Amino acid sequence: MKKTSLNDIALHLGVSKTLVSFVLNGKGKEFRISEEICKKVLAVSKELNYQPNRIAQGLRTGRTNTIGLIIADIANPFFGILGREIEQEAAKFGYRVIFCSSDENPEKSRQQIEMLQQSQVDGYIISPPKDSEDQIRALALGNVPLVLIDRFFPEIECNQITVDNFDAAYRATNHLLRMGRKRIANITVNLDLINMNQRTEGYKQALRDSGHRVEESLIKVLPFSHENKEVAKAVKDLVTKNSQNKVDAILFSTSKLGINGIESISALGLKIPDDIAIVSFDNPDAYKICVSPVTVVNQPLKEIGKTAVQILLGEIKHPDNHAKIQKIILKTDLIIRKSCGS
Amino acid sequence: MKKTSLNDIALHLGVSKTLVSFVLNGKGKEFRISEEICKKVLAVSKELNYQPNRIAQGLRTGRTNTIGLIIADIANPFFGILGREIEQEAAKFGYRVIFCSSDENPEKSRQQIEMLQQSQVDGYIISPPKDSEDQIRALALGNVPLVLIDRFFPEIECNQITVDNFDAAYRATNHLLRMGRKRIANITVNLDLINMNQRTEGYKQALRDSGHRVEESLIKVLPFSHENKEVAKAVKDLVTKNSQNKVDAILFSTSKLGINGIESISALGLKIPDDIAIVSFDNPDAYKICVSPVTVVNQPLKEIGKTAVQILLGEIKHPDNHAKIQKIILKTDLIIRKSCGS
DNA sequence: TTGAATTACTAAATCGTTTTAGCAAAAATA
DNA sequence: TATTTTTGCTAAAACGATTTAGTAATTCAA
Repeated sequence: MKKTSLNDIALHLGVSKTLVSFVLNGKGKEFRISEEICKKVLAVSKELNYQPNRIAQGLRTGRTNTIGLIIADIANPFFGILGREIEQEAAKFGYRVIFCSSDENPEKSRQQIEMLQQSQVDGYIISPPKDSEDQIRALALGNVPLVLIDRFFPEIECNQITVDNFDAAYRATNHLLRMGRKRIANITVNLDLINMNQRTEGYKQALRDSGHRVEESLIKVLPFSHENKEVAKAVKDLVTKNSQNKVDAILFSTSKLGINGIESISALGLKIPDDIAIVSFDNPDAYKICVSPVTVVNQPLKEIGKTAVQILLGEIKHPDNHAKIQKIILKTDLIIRKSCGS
Repeated sequence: MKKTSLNDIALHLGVSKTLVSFVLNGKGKEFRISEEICKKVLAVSKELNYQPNRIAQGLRTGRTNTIGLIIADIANPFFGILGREIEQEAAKFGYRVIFCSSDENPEKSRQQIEMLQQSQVDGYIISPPKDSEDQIRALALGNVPLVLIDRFFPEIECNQITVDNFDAAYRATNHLLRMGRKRIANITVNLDLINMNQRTEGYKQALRDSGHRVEESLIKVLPFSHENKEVAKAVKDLVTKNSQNKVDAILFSTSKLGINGIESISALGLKIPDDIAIVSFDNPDAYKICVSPVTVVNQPLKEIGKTAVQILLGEIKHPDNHAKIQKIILKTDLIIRKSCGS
C-alpha cells in the first residue's frame, strides 16, 4: 500500500507534477493554472488521499516545521506543564516538537543537541543543564533560532525567558519573616544553575535587609539527582530540637525538595506550621491537599511556554533580524496557604 | 555557515561521495575501500564536523528513526512518567519521539495521526481516546507498526499493553471491604474508555462476590475534562450525613479525581480515614504527603513504556511477521497507606 | 500583419543521502 | 601470454517534493 505522491496525481491527470505542486500549495492563481484543472487536481488528491511527504519537503526547502525541546525531565510536572504548553502553541502554527529529557546531564544534552541538528529542526527551546555553556554558545553562534527557558548563562547573548527568581525568593522569605519566623533555612540544589543561585541570593538579601545574619550552615545544597534520604538528612539537621542549626522555617527551592521535605518533617512527627513553617517554589497538586496546604511561589508556566514558542517562531520566520535578542523576565506570584501559620 | 555534506568531504579528498558514504556507514571493508582512504575520510569528516542529514537519509531509505506518541496529556504525571520512559527506551536504540497530547479528543488525535503520517514516522505508540476506533483501525489495517497503551478497542486486532484494571479495582474494593467498610462508592470518568469501564466492573464484581448490592447511584461518572467543582458535587452527594447516598468509602478511578476529591473532603471538614476511607488509582507524589497518605493502585508505568517501545521496534525491524500480535496485560500492585484506616 | 504580451502549462535541476551497476587497473591463474 | 579474478573505486538513479527558467499557443496592440 504505497503512499500517493505528487507524481501519482500528475500521472493520473496527465499533467506535470509542477502543476500539481502549484495547485496544492494554493498557488494556482499565482501561476495561472486554469480553474478547471485546479478543481481536478484537488479532486484527485482527495480521491487518492494524498498526504504530502514532509520529509521530502524538508529536504527541498530546508525547513522541517519541527522544533527541538530539551528540558530536565518530562516526568517532572513542572516541565510537563511547560512541555505541554510548548507543544500546544507550536501545533497552532503547524510545528511538531521532539521532546528530550536531559536529566540535567550535559553529556546527554550534547547528544540530544547533535541529534536535533541532524534532524534539521528549525529551532531549539532549551532549559540548559549546568556545564553546557559550550554547547549553547556553539548553537547561539551558529545563528540558529534558539530560546532558553528557566535558566540561562549570563555571558551568552541569547533569547531567554525566565522568572525573577531573586525577587520571588526575596518575597517568599519576607513572607516568612512577616509571619514571625526568626530563623529560616533554605534547601536547594546545585547552585551552578543560575536560577537556583538567584533564589538563594534573594533569600539572603531578604534576611540581610531585615537585619538578620546569613548563616551558611542553614543553606543546604543537594545534588540535582537527590534521593529522599538526602533531603531527610538535611531536614533532620535543621529541625531537630538540640541541633545547633535548629530553625523555625524552611524555604524549599524546588517542589521535589519540598515534597520530600514535607515527608521527612511528617516522619519526624513535627507539625507544619506549628513546629516549622515552609514555603516552596512551584505549585504541584500535592501542595494543595497535604496536611497543611503549602504556601508557594507560583511560576507562570503557560506564559513561559507560549512566549518561548512565539519568540522562536519569530526568529524562524525572520532569520535576518537576529540582532534584537529578547531577554524576558516574568513575575511570579506568592500563593499564600496555611504552611506559614496565620 | 552551511552544513558539511557527504559531497563536501568527497570534494575535499577528490573521491566520490559513494565512497564517503560507504566508509561513514562502516561498510569500508565490505566494499573494499583501502585502509588509507578510510582513515582520511574519517579524519576529514571529523575535521569538517560532518553531521549526517537524517532528513535526506529518511527520504532515501524510507526510515526516519522517529516514533510518534499520542497520549492524553503530557502535563499529567501519569503520562509524563510513561512518556519519559518511552523517550528513554527509544533513545537507547537511536529513535526520537514526537510527543502529542490529544486531550482525549478524537478530532485532535485524528489530526495528530495525520501529521505523524506526513512526518513519515516509523511507528506509533498511542493511548487512544474514545471514538477513535476508525483512526486506529485504519492504522492497523495500513500495516504500520503500532502499539496501543493504557486502553484499546476489543474489536481491533492490534498490539496492546495494559494493566489488569478489573483485577486492580477488584482488589482495591476488597481491601476496603476487609477494612470494614460497608458502603463503597466509585467516582470515575467516561465509561466509554475500556480501562475505566473495567475498573468499575471490577469494583462491582468485588461488591457482588462479598454479598453486597451494587447501587448505581453510588457510581459517579464525570466527563473526562472535569472541573474541581464537579468532583466536589459528586463527593458532597456521597459523604454528607443526611444524603441517602451516604457512604463510608470511595474508590477513585483516576488520581486527578482523587486529588480533587480529597480537597473536597477536607473542605467539608471530614477526616480520612475516620469519616471516609479512600483508595485511588495511580500514585502521584501528592498521595504520599497528604493528610492521610492514600492507599493506591500503582501501575507499572516504566514497564508499560519500555515494553511498548520494544514491541514497536520489533515490528519496525521485522515488518514481515506482523502475524503475531501481542496483547500484554500487566499486574498492578496495591500500596497500602493510611487512607483506609488500620 | 507583425511584434509584444498574456495564458497555461512543462522540463529539469535541486536538496543530501543510499545503493546498484559497472569500470579500469592490478593480481592471479592457466 | 592470454584470460580470469580481484581490488578499489565511481557514475548515476532514486527518494518526493519545490522552484527556476522556459515554451507553445493564444490574444492584443499598433
